[in-house]
Amino acid sequence: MTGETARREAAEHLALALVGAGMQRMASRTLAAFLFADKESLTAGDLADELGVSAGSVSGAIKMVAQMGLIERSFVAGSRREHYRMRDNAWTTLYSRQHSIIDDVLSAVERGVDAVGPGPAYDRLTYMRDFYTFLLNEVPALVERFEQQRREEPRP
Amino acid sequence: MTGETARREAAEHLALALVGAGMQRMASRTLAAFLFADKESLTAGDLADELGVSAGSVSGAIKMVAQMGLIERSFVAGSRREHYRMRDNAWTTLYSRQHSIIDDVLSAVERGVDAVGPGPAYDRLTYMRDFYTFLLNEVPALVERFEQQRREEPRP
DNA sequence: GCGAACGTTCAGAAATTTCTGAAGACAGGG
DNA sequence: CCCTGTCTTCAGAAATTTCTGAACGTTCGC
Repeated sequence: MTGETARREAAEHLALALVGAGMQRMASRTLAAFLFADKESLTAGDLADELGVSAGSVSGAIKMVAQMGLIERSFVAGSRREHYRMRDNAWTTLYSRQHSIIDDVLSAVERGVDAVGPGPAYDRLTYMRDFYTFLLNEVPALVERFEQQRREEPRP
Repeated sequence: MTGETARREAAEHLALALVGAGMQRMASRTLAAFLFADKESLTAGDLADELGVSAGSVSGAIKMVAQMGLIERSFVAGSRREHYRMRDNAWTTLYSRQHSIIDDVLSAVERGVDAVGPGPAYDRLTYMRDFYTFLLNEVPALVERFEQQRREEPRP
């Protein structure tokens, strides 16, 4: 039985997993609400009801997930309220955030390589630099590979 | 000129980048201290001096990074103190933590797929499941590829 | 055994993050 | 215009995380 309660619990559970992955609590709950919603779009009011939080919290959370490129405005005829919907590429977008994180770490490492003379630290730093350089190339390639694969075998 | 100050600043900067990547502050600073140290191993006392924090903080941080598999005990002849050193595979280990995070998210998604009936939510969830299943396979393969590449071309 | 050096634990202080709710901005209808 | 419904902002409350420091173990030299 796929009841409403089970659906909400599953949504909260997923939100927690996203928190574990580094997302902020409210943003995670919001994203999960979009994911589990049986409509194409939600309004801020829908979210406040669904999550049981204040309008202020919803406003902040929407701003965050919109900024991350995971949801977008959706114009619905005959409604004055702002509707939002999950973007199709939300998950690959979320994963691609890795890329900028890796980039930040790599910059810091390169600065470190410049700051130390030869010795054990230099060796460790260059090793680390090699690995993060590798990742910086491979992470976008990974996402590209998924998208291509999905294009080839549409829907089973 | 690769002075001591530049080295410490670079270490703190890298620690911040690691915090951005989701690591805890003290664990990040500790790992950076190991990375930048011009010795093979450090003691808790060395770390407390280097980082300017209490012994208690160091103890907790060492426990964390050791638990993550990034450093290990190193037995040094003629020293009563506990020495620790960075493991060679620290960076691939750190990156591989992704794997268990992805696994957690995927479990939550699968639970969601079971909890909802056919509809938009079901479609979104199965899409997400496909992507995270893909990642779960590919992330370890990526690390493996790096290690193999490194074995083939030892050191330029 | 006793003392000294080192490390760990943990209760609480301090800092930080997160959420709320009230005030206000904005758009459209009447 | 003013009113209503909707959304945003922001100061402060609440919750959470992080760090400290003092008390307690442990180990080794003597």
